Parts: sequence; C-alpha cells; structure tokens
Amino acid sequence: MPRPKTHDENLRVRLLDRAGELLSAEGPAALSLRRLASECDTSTTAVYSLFGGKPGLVRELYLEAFQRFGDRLSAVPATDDPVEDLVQLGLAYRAGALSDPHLYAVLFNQVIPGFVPDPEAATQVRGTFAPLLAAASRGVAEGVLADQPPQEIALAAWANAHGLVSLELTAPTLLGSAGVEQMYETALRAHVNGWRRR
Amino acid sequence: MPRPKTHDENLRVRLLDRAGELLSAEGPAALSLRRLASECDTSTTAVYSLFGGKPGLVRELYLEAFQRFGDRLSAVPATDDPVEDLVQLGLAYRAGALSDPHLYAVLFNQVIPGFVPDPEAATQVRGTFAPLLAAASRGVAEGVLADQPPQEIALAAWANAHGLVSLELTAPTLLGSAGVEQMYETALRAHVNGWRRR
DNA sequence: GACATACAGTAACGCGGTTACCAAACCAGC
DNA sequence: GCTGGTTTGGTAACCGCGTTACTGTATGTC
Repeated sequence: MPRPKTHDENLRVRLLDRAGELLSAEGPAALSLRRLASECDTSTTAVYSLFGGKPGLVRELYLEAFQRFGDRLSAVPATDDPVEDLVQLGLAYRAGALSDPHLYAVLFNQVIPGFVPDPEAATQVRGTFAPLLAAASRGVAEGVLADQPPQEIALAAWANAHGLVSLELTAPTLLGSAGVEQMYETALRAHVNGWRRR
Repeated sequence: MPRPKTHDENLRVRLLDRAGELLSAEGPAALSLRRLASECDTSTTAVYSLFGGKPGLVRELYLEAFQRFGDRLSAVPATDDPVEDLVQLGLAYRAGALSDPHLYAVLFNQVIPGFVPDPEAATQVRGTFAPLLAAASRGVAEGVLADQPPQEIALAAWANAHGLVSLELTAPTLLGSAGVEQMYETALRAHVNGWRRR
C-alpha cells in the first residue's frame, strides 16, 4: 500500500558513515541534522525514523567507537610480562585516541549537548576495559603487581592513560611540544612501577 | 553627551556571578545569553559591550575558575615530605573538581561550543601548575624522586589526578559506587611511588 | 479508476548566538 | 531654552539548530 521505503538499512549506514566523517573531520559543531541529511540526499526526517533523533544517532557512533577502541586494545598481544603488557596497552590507548580526537571527545568529554550515555552503553565500556583487567589480573596472580583488586589497578591504569591523553588533546600548549611520545611512555612505566609488589 | 552608562563594572560582575551560578547549578546548556540577560534585568547587548560575545564571557569564567583552582592547590602546605605533598595536592585537586563538576568540565572538557582557551589562558594554567611543580622539584632535589625533569613528574601527577577525576565525573557507573575516595587515594599513592628513586 | 494507507519531504516552532537598527538620554551651542 | 549631535543600549531581525506537525506522494486494493 505505501510508497516505496527509502529509509532503509542502506540509508542508515550511509548516514552513520557520513556522520562519523563529519564529526572526525570538522568536530561536533559540524554534525548537524540538516547538513547530514543534505549531504546524504535525504531529509532530516530520515534521522528521526531511523534513529529517533540526534541523540540516537550519536549513540550509534558512541557504541561503534567504543567497539573499535576495544578492538585496538584487544589487538595488543598478551605476553608473559603483564607489566609490559599494561605499558603496551597504554600506548595503544594513546594511538587510538590520537587517531580520532573528535571521536575521543564524544566518548569522554560529552561534547555533544543532547547526548548522555545510557546504562546499556556502560556494558560496552566494560568490554573495552577487559584487556586491561586481564593484564592486571595476571600481574596480581603472578605476584608481580601489588596484592590489590585487579579492577582497581586496571582502572588506575586507564585513568592514567586517559589523563595523559586528555591533557595532550585539550591543553597541548602545556606539554613541551617535543618529545611527548617519549614522555608518555616514561609516565606509563612510572605508573605501572608504582603498582609493583614491593 | 551620551546617555548614562549602565553597562558598567557593577553590571559586569553581576553578569559574571549569575553566569557562574547558572553554569554550576544547571550545566552549560542553561548558560544562554538571553536567559542571563533577562535574569540580570538587561539585554544581550550588555554581554557584547562588556565581553564581546559569549566566548568572551566564558573566558572570564575560565580564568577565574583556574585562579580558584590554583588557590586550592596553593593552600596545601608544603611539608618536609614532598611525596606526601603530592598526594595531598591530588586530594585537593579532586575536592576542587567535585565541588563544581560543570565548571571543571568547562576547564577540561570544552563543553561550551564556541569557546576555546587562548594562549594567554595557558599562562594562567601554568600558574595553577606551580605547587605541583614545586613539590616535584623538592622531591627530585632531595633524591626521593627519580632523577627526571620535575616538569615531567608534575605533569604526570596532574594527568593522573585529572584522569581519575574525569572518569569519576563522566563514567560514574564504572567505578564501584562505594569506596571511591579510598580507591582514589590508593591510586595517588601508587602513582607517586612509581616515581620514587629506586 | 477511485480510495485508503504508509511513507517522506516541507514548513513551521521555539531557541540559540549574533548583528543591524533605532529610540532614548545626555551635553554644547546658539 | 530649545535644537543638533553623539553616545548608549534595548528591540528586532537574521541565520542555523533540533524537533514536530503537516501535506503531498506513491503504492496496493476494490
């Protein structure tokens, strides 16, 4: 009975792809429904029928971004040196964040006004967290790391990496422009050393 | 010749005060020029003649907020134990951030669309940084901390505190709701221990 | 071929920052 | 003491935003 559907799965992925491009290339301010719809040769109505609104659209970007972030961390091989593994995870973390700063800001800085992560998103985040937790657990089990809850160690490692990356992205003038990479790794090693069993 | 000035210093501080209240109480979305002007019994023109626009207004909030943040850190007494001083500075850092999360987001999360800190603001930030740098310098000079540039150690300490606070504020579901305070202090001590001379 | 129905683009609403405009209020000079 | 000029600031418009109501369109059915 109806007219042919054009708000289909094909359009859905096109909108998501273009939205990601706009966000990554020009920042959160460039991601407007009118522009997005125009560039995808449709109308803003499509975003409402496919995602329920702008927050729904951003939610998809958010979940997908965390997924890819988790993939990057999962790709770091687990060796027989859990402490070194934590350092390598930290380096991968920085690489992931610097590869798309605007997207990283969506994940952690809440730069899109209407969007707040919902509880379901939290489980996705916990998945991203897993490789860190695994490394910390091995470190504690092997007696290399302090006898503390692995969750706390992993969370501390995450916070440390996040803090370093966050400062680098939002206050680049603070860090001496040269040797940030070396400094970052030094800071990572100092941090994990602090959790060593003494 | 002109009509009597009402866009004066008095109105300026009233606007700044109310803007800070709106931001702290209801978040960045509540800080609109129309509402601000209305609640101060003036028009949006006042913000333009006194601050040049919304970014100019936010810039003042930003500088003042960093000033107060620096005061909190400066209030931490320097003892003969620089490592413990760093821990206490970290605790003061968290207290300052939690006392006004929305303002903290303005400082580090760039939650206000049009506003980006300018170079002059960076010097203000460096001032906030001073007590941390001083403690790190004493630690290195006394041979308690590793023989590394104090700037790097202080920056690492800042990043660590910022990362912990940032996760606590933007991803509270991740941290077990109980015992965050204890965990925070443990993480601070682990971090500074990592920078101890070995 | 006409009707009913699902569908999607258009247009309007309210709100945002910003800017152009004009009324108001003063002083100087006649 | 009125008039002209000038500074000042409120009003209203502009443009863009997310969102919602509406209207036209394209189908299958009778």
